[in-house]
Formats: sequence, C-alpha cells, structure tokens
Amino acid sequence: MLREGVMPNMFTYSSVLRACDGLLSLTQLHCSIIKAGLESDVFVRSALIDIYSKLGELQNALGVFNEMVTGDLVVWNSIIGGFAQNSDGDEALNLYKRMKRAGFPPDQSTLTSVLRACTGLALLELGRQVHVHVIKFDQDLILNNALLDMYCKCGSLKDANFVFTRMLEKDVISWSTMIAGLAQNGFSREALNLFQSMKDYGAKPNYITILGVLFACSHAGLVEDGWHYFQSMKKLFGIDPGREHYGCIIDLLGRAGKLDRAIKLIHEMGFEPDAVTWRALLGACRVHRNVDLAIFAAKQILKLDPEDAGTYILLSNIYANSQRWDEVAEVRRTMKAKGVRKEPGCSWIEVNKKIHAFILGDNSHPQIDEINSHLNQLIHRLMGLGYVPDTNFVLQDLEGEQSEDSLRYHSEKLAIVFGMISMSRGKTIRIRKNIRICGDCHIFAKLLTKMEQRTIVIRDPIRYHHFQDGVCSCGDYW
DNA sequence: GTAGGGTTAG
Repeated sequence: MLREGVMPNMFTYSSVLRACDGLLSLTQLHCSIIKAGLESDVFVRSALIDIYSKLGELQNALGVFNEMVTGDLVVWNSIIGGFAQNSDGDEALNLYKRMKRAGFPPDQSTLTSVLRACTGLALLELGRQVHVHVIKFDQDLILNNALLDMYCKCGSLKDANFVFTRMLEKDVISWSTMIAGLAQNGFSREALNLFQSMKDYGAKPNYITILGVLFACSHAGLVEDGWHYFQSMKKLFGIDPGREHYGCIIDLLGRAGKLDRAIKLIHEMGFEPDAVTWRALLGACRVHRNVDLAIFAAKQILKLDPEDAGTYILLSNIYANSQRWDEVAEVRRTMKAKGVRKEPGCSWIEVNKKIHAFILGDNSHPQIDEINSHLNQLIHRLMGLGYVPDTNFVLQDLEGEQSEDSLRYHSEKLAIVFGMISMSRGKTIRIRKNIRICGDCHIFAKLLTKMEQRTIVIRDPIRYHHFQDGVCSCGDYW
C-alpha cells in the first residue's frame, strides 16, 4: 500500500495495529500515526493502548491514554483492561474510579475488567458491589464468567454456585472456571461431580478443563482416578497432555508419596521440565521429608529461575540443618551477588470496605497494640489446648522468622486476629497473602477455628485454605 | 461500506 503511494487513514491504522508482534513494529507504526496527525482518533487511540498493553508496555499505554484530547468509553475500557490483564488491579481500579468521575457509565467490558481486578486482589466485597451492576446486563456470557471466577478466587463458592446455576448460557470457560475453582478451594469431589455433569450436558472439555480435573484428583489424593484421566485424555477428549498436565500428575504422585514414579515421569514426559515441574516435586519432598531429593529439585529450580528467593532460603535451611555451613554460605553469597531478597510476608484483609495490610515487622497499624495483646491471649489459650509452635523449618522457605517469638508475628496471624476483633463471629475471615503460609500459621488457624467457632479462608499465591472446625480444606498438603 | 475494548490454567 505504501509502495503504491496510497496514504493510510485511521481505518487502516486501527486495523493494522492489531497485527503488531513486537515493540519495534509498534513504535514504527506509532510514529507514522503521529506524522499523519491521526493520534487523536479514538479508534486509533484505543487500538494503540490495547496493543501496548498486550505487549506489556503499560507505561506507553498510559502515555497514549493520558494525552486526553479525545476519549470515549472504549478508550477507557482499553486502558482499564490493560492494567487488569497485566495483574495491576490497583491501577485498574483507580482508573475505573476516574472513569466514573469523568461521567462515563461502565458497560460489560468495563465491568469484566473491574471484576478481574477484584479477582487478582481478592476483593470480595468490592466484587459484590460490582455484581449489582452486572445484573443490569442480563446474561452476558463473558461478564458472567468473570463474575464466576471472581467469586471462586475470592473463596466464596456459595456465591459462585449461585451465579453458575443461574447462567442460562454456559460455555467451556464457565465449566472450566467452576471446576478449577472448586478444586483450588479444596472441594475436589464437587469438582469431579461437576465434570461429570459437564459431560452429561454434552459440553466438550478443553486443555484447561482437564487441568482442573487433574488438579482436583491430585488434591483429593485420588491417584487412580487422576492417572486414569491423564492416561486416557487423548482417547476420551482428543487432548494431548501438555507440560502442565504432567505437572499435575507429578504433584499427584508426589502427594501420594510415589516419588520414584514422579521422577520417572519427569524423565519420560518428552518436555524439558520447567521450574513449575520441579516445584511440584519439591512440594512432595517437603511433605514426605526427603531432604536429598529436595536439594536436587531446588537446584533444578534455581537453574531455571535464578531469582526465586524462596527456593534459596529453603536450600539454605536444609544445609543449615545438616551443619553444612560452607554450602549455607555459598547459597547466601549467590543470593547477594544476584541481589535476590525475599519479600516480607504480607497479608491483606478487607473489613468494612477498607483494606488493611499487615507486613511482618511493621507495627504501623493503628490497632496494633490491641491486636498483639489479643494474639498473645489466644496463643496462651491455644497452648493450654495442646498447641505447640511449629519451629521445624528445614523444608520451608522461612528466613529470619524462625524463632518461636517471631513466628508469633507472622502477617497472617495479625490479619486473623484483626478480623476476629473487627468482625462478628458469623462472618468468614478472608485473607490474601503474598507468600505461602507456613506450617505454624496453618496449625494456628486450624486450632483457632475449632476453639473460636470461626471460619477462616486464606488465599496464598498458589493454594486456598478453608479452615473450619479444626480442619483445612487443603488436607495439610501445600 | 471500511475500525477499537472483556472470560478459564500457570
């Protein structure tokens, strides 16, 4: 077109922007757009924002957005969607507020992105408020799917079920979301029952559906069922097992203590194992106390992901426990050289529409004294009932947090106690964490739900823990 | 008559 001397217009650019596969071609196009004086066209702007976001270039996307000469609903939706999809829920929600102040009423696309932001931040109460707006757009499939996922990932399966049963139209994403949601929250049986309903209904599972099914089997210790689905997924559903399916099966075998079979499978799977594969094996080592294999798995992880602070700490704890001080020093040197530092544990809890953050070692919460004194009383009472702080960290990634005294102030304990002080007994205490829950906080939460007749839900970066009446939905494996 | 935004795993 350019060679033949035909001038592109806004129609051309908004179409061709979608085809950008790298920053270089996008930058060139963006320059031509500016030269042609077309950068203020709303179609071109939304296309630019969208493609910058899809390439992960949020600052560039925001740059285009902030040249607020012209704008419409789609331009707002592009930038909000961009942040929501790049796991920056906070910024997505800020922009959503700005959009409302600017007088644009949200539509289905806006609400879908806002729900995704709530999902990432585990903001159940805000998600519920968005749900009220969703009702205005009756039966939008994508929006309902986002709503479903929000409730699952915020740990409210009751609400998720409510939405799911009322959806007139369900696609493979609706079914997959619900199956994975049940499984992740520890309701494996229900997940597998739903998978059966899906097949009865005549819906065709895809790659992701099967992942949810295998995840459910592994978490419920259903080794035979899981192995069966894995073996026959190609024949039954026409889906070749991918690396992630192997990851679930390694988790399944490892959980059942079949570490030899898990290793054999890693060698046979026909994919290069990635960090996720080795982490599955490492998780099994932790539960089944296999130190030598854990060292091996940790080293493999660090080869593939040299920035993984948690794994360095775990490795160093293992060496320290066997008095291998040279190796402890070596791990520490490597971390220092690479500038790797473990981020401090942080827990968030939403109370009365406000989000409270608790960070290990940070005493800035206005009610911190009340929380600490309440926590000490609770620990004292729990010890009377047989609670012993779990200070065995050999196969965990705790750093400088190992003494009984500092365990006491782990962020999730503070958040739990704050929830108990500020919410009535019938309300579920819901917490999101940035790092995995430690063994001691896990026992603490279990015993507390028994002693105090409370329900606690903690979402860590990978798993969900529903504590009730002294037991956890994860079955003590995480 | 031609064009832009949203959902599932990891």
